[in-house]
Amino acid sequence: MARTGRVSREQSELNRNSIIATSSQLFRERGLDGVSVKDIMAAAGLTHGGFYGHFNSKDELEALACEQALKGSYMAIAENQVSDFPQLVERYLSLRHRDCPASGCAIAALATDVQRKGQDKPIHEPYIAGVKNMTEFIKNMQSDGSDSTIGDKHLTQFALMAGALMLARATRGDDISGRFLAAAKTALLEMAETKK
Amino acid sequence: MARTGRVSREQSELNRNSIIATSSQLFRERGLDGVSVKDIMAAAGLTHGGFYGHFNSKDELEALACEQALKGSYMAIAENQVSDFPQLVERYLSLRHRDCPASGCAIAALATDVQRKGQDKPIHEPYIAGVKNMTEFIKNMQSDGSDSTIGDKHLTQFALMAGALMLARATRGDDISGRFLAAAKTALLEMAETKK
DNA sequence: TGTACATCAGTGAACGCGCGTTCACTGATGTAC
DNA sequence: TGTACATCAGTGAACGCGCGTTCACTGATGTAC
Repeated sequence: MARTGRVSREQSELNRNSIIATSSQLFRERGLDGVSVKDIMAAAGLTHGGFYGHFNSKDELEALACEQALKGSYMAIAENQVSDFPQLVERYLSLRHRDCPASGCAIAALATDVQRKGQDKPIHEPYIAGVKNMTEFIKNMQSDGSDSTIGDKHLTQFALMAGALMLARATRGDDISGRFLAAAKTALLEMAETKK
Repeated sequence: MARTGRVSREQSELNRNSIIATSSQLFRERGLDGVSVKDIMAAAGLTHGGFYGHFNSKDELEALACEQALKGSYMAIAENQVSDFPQLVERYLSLRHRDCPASGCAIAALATDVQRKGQDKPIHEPYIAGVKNMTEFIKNMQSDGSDSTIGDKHLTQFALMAGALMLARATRGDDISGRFLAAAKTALLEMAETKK
């Protein structure tokens, strides 16, 4: 305990990445203001004083953590195993996703936090980019390659997915929570079959 | 300034109601944790010390304020001028509603806050009751009186309304914000025409 | 390759500040006669 | 109706606490020769 002294550049970069990765989970679970710098650093195995050697402010980390959480989501969708829209819907509206916001969609988890932050705060930019990227993914999964613009259908689908997830989370403990997920799932799969 | 001395029972009840009413707006605008007891009391024209003469804790006020915000929403829908579903959709997904959460739907405004509070916190009960009530309203506005249970259709409609509103709020400042509102509006009106 | 020293990643105390909550106090309201 | 006094709504200082951020310090890492 109480280890002191410089740390290798390599280790320092690992620490930085670890701070971003763990904070991105904590932020999604407890909200931007629900996690302190001390919490974040402790989760990464460090003490709070070193924080400002890595970042200019908590605001800056929030933006980086949001960006990484979203990047992680794309990659999970693009690479792993989610290959078609029904599967995305199934996962997005699963009980697991409802119960584990820490590893889930940052757009749904942070929507209200981002809304309440000033529009000048750095998190806004990566958040909006993430929303567009997510909608793009939803489009691509259903597209036959011909139409290349994001349409009302895709925006509606994403709004329904996010809305059902957020309401299910807020009403957890009551029957209606699971019903939101199930109802939206059915509606989305029907919607996907309809052309345009 | 610095007025002291007892206040009439009548005035005291007016003060209590004023605290609940103004806090219900502040909570929707800035979040449960974004408003302090001092802020709330100042908005009601009082000083913070008197708070605990009216309420046992901030948690208790949060529940009362949530309850009143929801009750206000029902009444606005039921009495005022919102008589059919298309009109509800038009208002719910308006730019005005997006830009003024303080006077808007408490379910959308507080969803994430309620989710993150412990499930034992008093706000959960009125919140869930409000969600059911809102879904019931959505059902009644489209019902011909024959079916009396809340169905997947109504849960889906509400999830889409709330989701589009929350995403539009989080992305304000970008074109996509208004597009969420417009896309969901169109989809909801189409959905309403479809039977069952 | 070895030595001397500068660098700087991380530590932990400290900063001013605002939080939810408590409490002794004030003095107009409410009540008893 | 008028007087004497108890009640208690609201005030503002104070409580312990945690926040984001700063900074003097430590000592292993990185570098120059």
